[in-house]
Amino acid sequence: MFVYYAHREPRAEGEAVPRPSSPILSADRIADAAIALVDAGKAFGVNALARELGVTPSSLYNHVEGRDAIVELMRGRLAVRAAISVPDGLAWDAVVAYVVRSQRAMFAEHPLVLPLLVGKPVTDVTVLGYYEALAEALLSAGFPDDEVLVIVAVLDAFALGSGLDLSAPPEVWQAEPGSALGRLVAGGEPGQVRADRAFDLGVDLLLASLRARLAGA
Amino acid sequence: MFVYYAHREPRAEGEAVPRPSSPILSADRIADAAIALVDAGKAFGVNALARELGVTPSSLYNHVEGRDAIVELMRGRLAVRAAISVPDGLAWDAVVAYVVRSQRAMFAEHPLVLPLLVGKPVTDVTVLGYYEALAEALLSAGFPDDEVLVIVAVLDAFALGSGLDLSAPPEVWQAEPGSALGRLVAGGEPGQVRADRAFDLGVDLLLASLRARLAGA
DNA sequence: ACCTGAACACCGTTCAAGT
DNA sequence: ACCTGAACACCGTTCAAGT
Repeated sequence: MFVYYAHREPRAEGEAVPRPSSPILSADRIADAAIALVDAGKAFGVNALARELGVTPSSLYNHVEGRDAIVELMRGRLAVRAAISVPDGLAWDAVVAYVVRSQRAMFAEHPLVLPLLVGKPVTDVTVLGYYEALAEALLSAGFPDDEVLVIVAVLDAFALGSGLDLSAPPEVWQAEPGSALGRLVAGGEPGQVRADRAFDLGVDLLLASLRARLAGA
Repeated sequence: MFVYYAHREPRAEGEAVPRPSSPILSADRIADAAIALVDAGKAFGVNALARELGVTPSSLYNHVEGRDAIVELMRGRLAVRAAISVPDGLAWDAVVAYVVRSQRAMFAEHPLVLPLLVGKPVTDVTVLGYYEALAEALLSAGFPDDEVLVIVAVLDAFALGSGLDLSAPPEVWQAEPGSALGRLVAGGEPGQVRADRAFDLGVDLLLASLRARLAGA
């Protein structure tokens, strides 16, 4: 739906030079600044972003189709920066673990960005590549066609939910002292550590069952 | 942090009656209208909400402490309306399945509300009750103290991620025709059906592994 | 081509005034 | 006690003007 400018080509010798002599902005620079803004805990907004870039809000519209387009650019930049490439020769379950862990690591580095992305369609080609890698691994494992996509959805839901764990405040559950939950929260590890352990455990649990399912069929 | 007015007590006989003779608004009525607004696919906002209620935006501030407080009220109303009460005498894994399924059903009825809630602390007592029920079931099953909270976090992450699946557009993955993913998406069930199947499968996979883990220890 | 500055409709919030 | 209406600072977006 949204189309934004591609990167500028390096200017040819003697080509007419507009002002400013070299452009201040680009789609990538805007996306990177937006990520930095949100990472810093500030509220995302076109005006705040322009301020951060030392530029007028309307300038951004030369490079980007508005607020929503910037958010989609952020998703793309995160994916490109994470640059997940699955090593060759891994067994299917190792591939699944690798991709899911990489995705979660990407979220973990920018936890505050994640809430901006939820509920929007995924069109970014890099992100789709991750799902493709998962699908191919599961197909090679021998899962039937009509199950593969369902399993990908399970893994995706878990990775997303685990990532959102990190964008919540350190103690998500403000439990009452008298409750079992309250006792466990008080006696247990801090929320961040627990979130990490929960992610690892969840991956283990899911993979164990998937292996069993494959063996049983 | 935010404090909002409690429900009005029924007025005593002969008590002075202010205008309007019976109040138009209440915290619950505001929250319900907000949920209805978002369910209808319209963007959430104080002004839009006031318009829907046939009232001036500033009126809302007599009952509610602003935009964020309204969102937290929405979470509470969803939980109260869902009114999850776990039947007595269920085995621990049945309790877990029941609670997680109920949570997801709650999300499924109001998928567009969910993105508003993510990344904010959970203080609502009804919602905390669900986590409490999970924790108690896992403790009774014999899971060690330091694992229970981690398992609750796993289940929560999965339920949340699965709920968000539903707030995304029908086809989340805009995959290319040539890819394995594209072939599966084209040949498979629609996104909504797949999301349901994925949730069921995920619960099964997680519970199967948890049972095995308990037996193995 | 790229940025500025003025303008617009709209947002969330405050507060004095009305009943 | 509860709602209105005016006011404020701010938001996202458009567009003519400058270089």
